[in-house]
Amino acid sequence: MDPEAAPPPPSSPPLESNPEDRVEAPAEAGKEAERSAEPASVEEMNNSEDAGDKKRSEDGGEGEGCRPCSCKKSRCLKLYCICFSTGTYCSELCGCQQCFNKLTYKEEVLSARKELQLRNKFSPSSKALRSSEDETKKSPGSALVKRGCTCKKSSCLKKYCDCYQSGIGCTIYCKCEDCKNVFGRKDAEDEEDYPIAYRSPYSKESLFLQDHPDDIGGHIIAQPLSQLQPPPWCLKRPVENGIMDVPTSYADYRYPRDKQLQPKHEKVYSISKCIEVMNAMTELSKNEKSLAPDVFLEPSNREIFLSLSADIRMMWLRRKLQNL
DNA sequence: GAGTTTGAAACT
DNA sequence: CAGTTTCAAACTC
Repeated sequence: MDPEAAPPPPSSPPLESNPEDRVEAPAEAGKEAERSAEPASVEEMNNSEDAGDKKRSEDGGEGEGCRPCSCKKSRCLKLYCICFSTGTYCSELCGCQQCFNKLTYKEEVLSARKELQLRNKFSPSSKALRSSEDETKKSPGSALVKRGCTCKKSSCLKKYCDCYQSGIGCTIYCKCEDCKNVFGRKDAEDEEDYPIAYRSPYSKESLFLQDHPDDIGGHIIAQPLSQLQPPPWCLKRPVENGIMDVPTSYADYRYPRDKQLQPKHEKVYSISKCIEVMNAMTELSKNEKSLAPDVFLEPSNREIFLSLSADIRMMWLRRKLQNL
């Protein structure tokens, strides 16, 4: 097929039917023109059919804040595509191929979205949440929790697990096996509407931005699912007036925006590693263990903690806990 | 950077 | 609805 030729209509996409027919990144030619014409947000895309014509806002548009996709086969019209699943168009930062999730193909995008809506799988700002759209509107956290994960091999200890990645414990809605989610595991006898959300060390920062009257000792909170907050690793950069633009959607923290900016330090001296080491410290009380993640929020603390010898580590951590 | 693993989405 | 395949991200080396 002529790479310059118009791509086949993606609304009836035989995605894999004929790989030879694949068009080579039709998006490339139109990228430049689209850069100034894509919508700013999910809301724009969903609230108005013409919203896609609006210019992307400076602080929230994909390409700047959104994590780019790198789809090769889905044409960015399936929920496999991060951008599409979050209700945004792909940007020039995306490394996708055969991309149809662009303003140029607005009709195709709308068609794909409608298809998914008919199947009740497309809810803007969500990642194909199986729960109802109302639920998602009510609370992305709620939707996430009620969807649950179905991890089998990752023990809910890796980012493959939505719950883990979102910094929350697994719930009764999860169908995971061998769950070792460090943020907690909700037992079946808990109240359905108030599963305990174990505050992730990652999520603490975002929670700092708000008041939490239900806070229990500052570490474990039982709160309505509607109040669950995404962790801060997906926080957008501070806007000009200094107010953080807190992500409001499940998708925002399912696909953290600033992950690529995390220094290598974050991996070497990760919070999860600290918690792993801490859990092996039998001398620590449960209360101390519940407080310790707060200490690990500080990167330098994590490095010190993991670098210290075992005996000194205990002394150091207890001193830090006292200073909290 | 390439290859593998993983879980979700899509398909049958 | 269950099983299988496809997909893209996460992870490992």
